[in-house]
Amino acid sequence: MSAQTSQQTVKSMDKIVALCRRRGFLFQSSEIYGGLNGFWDYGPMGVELKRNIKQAWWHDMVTSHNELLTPPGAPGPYAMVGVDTTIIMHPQVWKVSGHYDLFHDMMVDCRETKRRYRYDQVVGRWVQYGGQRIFVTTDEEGPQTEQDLLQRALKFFKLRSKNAEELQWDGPVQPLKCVQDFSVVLGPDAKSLGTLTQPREFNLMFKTYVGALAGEENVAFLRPETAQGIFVNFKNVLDSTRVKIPFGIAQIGKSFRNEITPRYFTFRSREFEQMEIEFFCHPKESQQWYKYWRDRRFQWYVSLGLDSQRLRLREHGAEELSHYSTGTADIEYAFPFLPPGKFGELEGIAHRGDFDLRSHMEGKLDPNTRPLQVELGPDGKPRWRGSGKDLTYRDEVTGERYVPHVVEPSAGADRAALAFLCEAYDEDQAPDEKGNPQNRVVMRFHPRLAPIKVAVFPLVKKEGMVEIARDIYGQLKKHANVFYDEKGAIGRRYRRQDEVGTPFCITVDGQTLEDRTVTIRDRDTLRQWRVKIDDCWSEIEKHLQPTH
RNA sequence: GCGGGUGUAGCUCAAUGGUAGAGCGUCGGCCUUCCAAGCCGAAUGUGAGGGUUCGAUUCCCUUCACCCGCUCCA
Repeated sequence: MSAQTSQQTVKSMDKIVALCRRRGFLFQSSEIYGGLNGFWDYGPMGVELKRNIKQAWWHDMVTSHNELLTPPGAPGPYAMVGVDTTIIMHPQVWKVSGHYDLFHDMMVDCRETKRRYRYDQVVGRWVQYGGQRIFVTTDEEGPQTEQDLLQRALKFFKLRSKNAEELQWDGPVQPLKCVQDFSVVLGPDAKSLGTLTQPREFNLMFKTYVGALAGEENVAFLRPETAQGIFVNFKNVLDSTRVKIPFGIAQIGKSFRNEITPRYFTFRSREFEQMEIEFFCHPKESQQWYKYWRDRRFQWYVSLGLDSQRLRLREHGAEELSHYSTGTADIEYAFPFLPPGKFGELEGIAHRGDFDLRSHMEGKLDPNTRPLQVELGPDGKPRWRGSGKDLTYRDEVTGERYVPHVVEPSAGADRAALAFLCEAYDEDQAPDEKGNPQNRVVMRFHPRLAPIKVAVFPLVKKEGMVEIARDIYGQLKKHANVFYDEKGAIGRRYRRQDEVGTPFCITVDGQTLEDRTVTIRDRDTLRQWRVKIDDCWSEIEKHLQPTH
């Protein structure tokens, strides 16, 4: 007896979402009150899946790492430690990191074109023709700006290019901020005047208040990333653990972003969990470490079963990189909810140079400067002051002192869970008791990730099978998440386990009563084999080991 | 935030301005020696709020959520 694996199962997101709900993987947050956009709860199966993902990550990246050896592909040996830092941090952290400025964008919407623009990126120029004076705008940058303004002004006044000199320009190109009256503003893509809304603040960081009194001086933010908790503890870790560069600090924790458009199931949630490593190394070695982590992280997903054509590693192009980054790669998955050919980010591995540690020393750096310089405010002082603490590293052997460079593998735990759910979903044909093929829904999780590792059944409820099965269940409970079921037909019990991805089912049958052996049934192949009751766990356990 | 679509039981779907049904699933019982079988029984509902009406799941308004397209995505 074997299952016909269908390679061409259509991964329908609707079916996956329905299964997640039906079997207790994921629910909408606050569902009985109508749900809350961008927030999701993990059910009894989902919490096990996600915990297994986080556990596998922590085990594979941190606790099982041997700092005495050079792992394959690494430039040398290195140490790994972890931290668990607070969600609410000193507000200055986010000002210095750049999140505060970036996340407090003022935006303007165009009522005509339904487009949205960064208030500070819209520029324009006063122009007059035929007694009408308007402020024509564009969001084109650089040399395109003047050209675009001219084209748009000509078009608005219905003039030909050769009549360009009839336009009376008034003053230089200036930001939209300089204009009070929006009724004479021509939006960057609009055909008529006055279609832009007044600028509105977008709070991409969740704001809260520390202390019982709510006032501006008590404002704090829920972290939009876990990374800063690591950077601000860099010196603490150095001073308390005797780690030496190169080393990494890992952290798993919740982060919060007030996404404008949460969408695609849990893919873009407002509350989500990150698994981040900040890896500190010598500037001269940082490129090698970047390549090591990029490849290592990709292999991690592969080792847990995300090995289909849907997974890819994509190196960012030069134009896509932050000014301070010398390399960034995304690990991406072709989620079923995305259009064909589109991929969604699971993890980004970024070479961040010395940007973060220097920022927390000197103050917010201007990412558009090269080499990086502290961003100055109107008063000529740093826009946001750093901690002033010395975050340089001194090599005690060579005596060299430097700001370490950072390689940052930043993974989304919820996105990983979603990818593993999508990857695992499969439909195939399995025979019923009369031998006729029946459709079967099966979650082909890697055994390390499966919420339930093994289910135990008595074949029928008689002749002592129940007692033996219950005893096996109790024994296995010591080792893993096990499920027991004695109700109804055996086939139905198998199918239920298939739907939550339980890789193995142990069944006590008539022969067990004679020779103390049971059958183990494999989820994917439907193959069954007999083992002694006492060997059950070792038989299962060997499938739960990391494969790399 | 804008535009379009959707919203009836856990799921798939029916029905009606006048007591909301079915199949599957779930639960209980019987039966059952390996893949959703059979028999008996049971529970569960119109996303939320308001309006019109003697009476609204149905008509109207608002809202919420989900899906698609824009926008956004450090």
